[in-house]
Amino acid sequence: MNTSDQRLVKGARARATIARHAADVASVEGLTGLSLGRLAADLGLSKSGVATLFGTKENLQLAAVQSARDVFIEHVVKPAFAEPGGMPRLKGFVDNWFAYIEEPVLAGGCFRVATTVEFDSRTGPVRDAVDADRRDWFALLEKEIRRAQGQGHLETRDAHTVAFALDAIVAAANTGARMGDQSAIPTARAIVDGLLA
Amino acid sequence: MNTSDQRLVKGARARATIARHAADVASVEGLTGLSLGRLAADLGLSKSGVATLFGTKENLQLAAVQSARDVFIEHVVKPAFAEPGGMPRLKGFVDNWFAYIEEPVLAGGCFRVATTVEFDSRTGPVRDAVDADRRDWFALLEKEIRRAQGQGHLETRDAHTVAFALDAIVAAANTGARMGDQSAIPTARAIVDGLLA
DNA sequence: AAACAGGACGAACGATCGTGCGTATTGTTG
DNA sequence: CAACAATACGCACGATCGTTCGTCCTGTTT
Repeated sequence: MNTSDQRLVKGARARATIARHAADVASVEGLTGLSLGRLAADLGLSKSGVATLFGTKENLQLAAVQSARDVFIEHVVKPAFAEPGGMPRLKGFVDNWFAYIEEPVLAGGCFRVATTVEFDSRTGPVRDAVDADRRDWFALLEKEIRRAQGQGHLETRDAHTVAFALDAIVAAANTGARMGDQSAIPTARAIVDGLLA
Repeated sequence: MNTSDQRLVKGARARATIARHAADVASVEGLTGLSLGRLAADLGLSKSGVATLFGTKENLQLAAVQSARDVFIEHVVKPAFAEPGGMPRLKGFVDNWFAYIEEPVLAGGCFRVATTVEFDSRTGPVRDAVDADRRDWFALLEKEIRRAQGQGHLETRDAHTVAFALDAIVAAANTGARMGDQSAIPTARAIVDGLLA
């Protein structure tokens, strides 16, 4: 590895560190609540240094969305690919998702729930990025649901409907739990178990 | 009615007008996105005039929560009380709620969905007010679910679980529809019909 | 060795924010 | 009539925001 790579990596790693922290902050304060100064202070950097790396606040928001997406894939999606496709992997998604909500990796819980609701009435690139992430997640869910149907499960139900219901219940579990409802996650687990039975 | 009442009414009506517009704005931009200057400009008032009526931004946020709550009661809860208690009234809630989401009264759709997610990781009086509104709504739902159970419906299910599922599905319908998913509301309707059958 | 590019910084900008002060207005109450 | 409380306003404040500019440092390329 030559020193050129090290320098490039240094910049890229600074970006990744900031974006990751931005995802953390945004999961609590929202993507709109992000500020360059706050992030710089948290990480011991200068405001203009952060601004140099991302150019605009919008770029920082987009980087936060991407970083949170990576975290979700790492903790929820990837481990489930150890399971065979279809119902086992689908249950892996759900189990990992519940774990991701119960022991939050990001300070504010599920980033997608927070930012989707925050941007569902807006326009622009950030909303589009949030929307794309949401679509990808639904597509992933529906794909495994259809595989499960090919294996003889859930045959009476429409795949999109099952995905919609799963997403709705887990999202509500995230919000309910964060609002202090101790029964939210067990209740949601029971409902999801019934859905997948 | 004497002139004293008129004056008092005038102040109260100004508050109500501002709070109602604040609920409208907050349904899109969030309660944190509210600003005294923005509201004043929208309504042709001075920023300090608005500040005088509410004192602090936090009071304005609390007034917005209360106003949005009133709107929800007016459009969703009250009309359903024309139906007899139990299953008919429960279905009234759901039908009115779907209508409230499909043809939004507030610009950003369901205020409770937006603000609950926005404040679910925070502390303070605004979060407490949002939480109280959420609890009240769940209590209202569960009360009619239990009545319906007394009438022979939904007997195999826990009342809290049914309320949780109903809230989750309709909330997801609100978010999905606002994200451009045309199938969100029909899909949610089908799921809810299945839940209440 | 010289020219270059990217990272990081301090400083400053215009804008907007919430808030407080002083004041004029208005209708009520002593 | 005088004292009063509630609006409503203009104005200014300190703070924070995103963004831009100039500069220094460092490692790469010619």
